[in-house]
Amino acid sequence: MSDEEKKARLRLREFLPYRLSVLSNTVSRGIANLYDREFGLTIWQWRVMAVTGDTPGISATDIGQRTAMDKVAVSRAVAGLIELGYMERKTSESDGRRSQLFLTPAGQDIYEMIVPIALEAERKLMAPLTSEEQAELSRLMQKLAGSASPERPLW
Amino acid sequence: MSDEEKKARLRLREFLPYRLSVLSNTVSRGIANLYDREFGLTIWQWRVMAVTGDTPGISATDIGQRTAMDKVAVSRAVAGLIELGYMERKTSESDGRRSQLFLTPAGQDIYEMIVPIALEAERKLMAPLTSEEQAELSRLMQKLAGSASPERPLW
DNA sequence: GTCAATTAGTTACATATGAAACTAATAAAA
DNA sequence: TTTTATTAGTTTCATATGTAACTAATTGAC
Repeated sequence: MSDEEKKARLRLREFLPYRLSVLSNTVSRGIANLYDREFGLTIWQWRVMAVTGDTPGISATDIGQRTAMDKVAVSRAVAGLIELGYMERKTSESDGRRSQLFLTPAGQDIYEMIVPIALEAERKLMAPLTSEEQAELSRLMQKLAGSASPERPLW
Repeated sequence: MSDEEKKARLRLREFLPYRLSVLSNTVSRGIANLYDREFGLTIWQWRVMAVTGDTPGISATDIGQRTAMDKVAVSRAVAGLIELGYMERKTSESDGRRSQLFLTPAGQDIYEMIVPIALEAERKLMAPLTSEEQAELSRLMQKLAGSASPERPLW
């Protein structure tokens, strides 16, 4: 076989990082539109609300870890949510640097409205997969996530 | 069961759109670092090179369709690549609006250097999956992509 | 042919994002 | 203690990105 024939080809449409990016962007864009249209929230604001609704009193740093957001993004999302009246901040008594974040009653209402809408969107997205396929996808993504973790970069 | 008990919960870490986004960002960031570090290219420049290397003479609009990039992003990536001396543009004889894009010899060299590196990165990413799992993942992503296509938005 | 409508691609502008510098508070070292 | 280093969070600045407006060429209607 000549060198010429051995040249590897890269078909973008079959290249996993590309496919992952396109799929993720399509899904994220759809969801972002939904949150923005219905509630005037960005994806990051919603993520912050989601974990705060789930874990009242959480700090900004911990939100960052739970949402894969950097601290600047968290800071901005929190500022926006306070501005909107959906969140309030107290300062930790034991540590004056640390914030303790809570949803306001208005924020709690929004939270409770979004959760079922978000779950329904996920359901529709997954609808073409059987429940076995859904479980398998989840498992495979888990494996990939381990393989691609930023702490142990592969390249 | 009371209404209180029926409240749905949303665990971000298990929410598919979120997991997809985190996984895709992790992978994309790793690959972007690789291209930038080794060749001084952005992901978008590399995508444009990839399809131009595969389809010499392609137009900017067609690149956009093949790479899921909007025309502004393609325009900027092409401008950067021309600046770097990796790409050249001719104007179509039959249609004066249309460009015909080609890799220069220098661009061709870079292209041939990147392709195996990119494929190797993909291989490492997928290494923890058996080949059956890889095929299954591909199939499931295909299904999801159909479900989430922007032409037929679900939400 | 002439004029309106469409298409390819670029430019301008406004917003989003991330890295680094910064402030304030706490912890650790001396 | 005081002083040095670390941590939580915000602000600043430079760059990236998307939308909309724009230019130039082509097509279609008449």
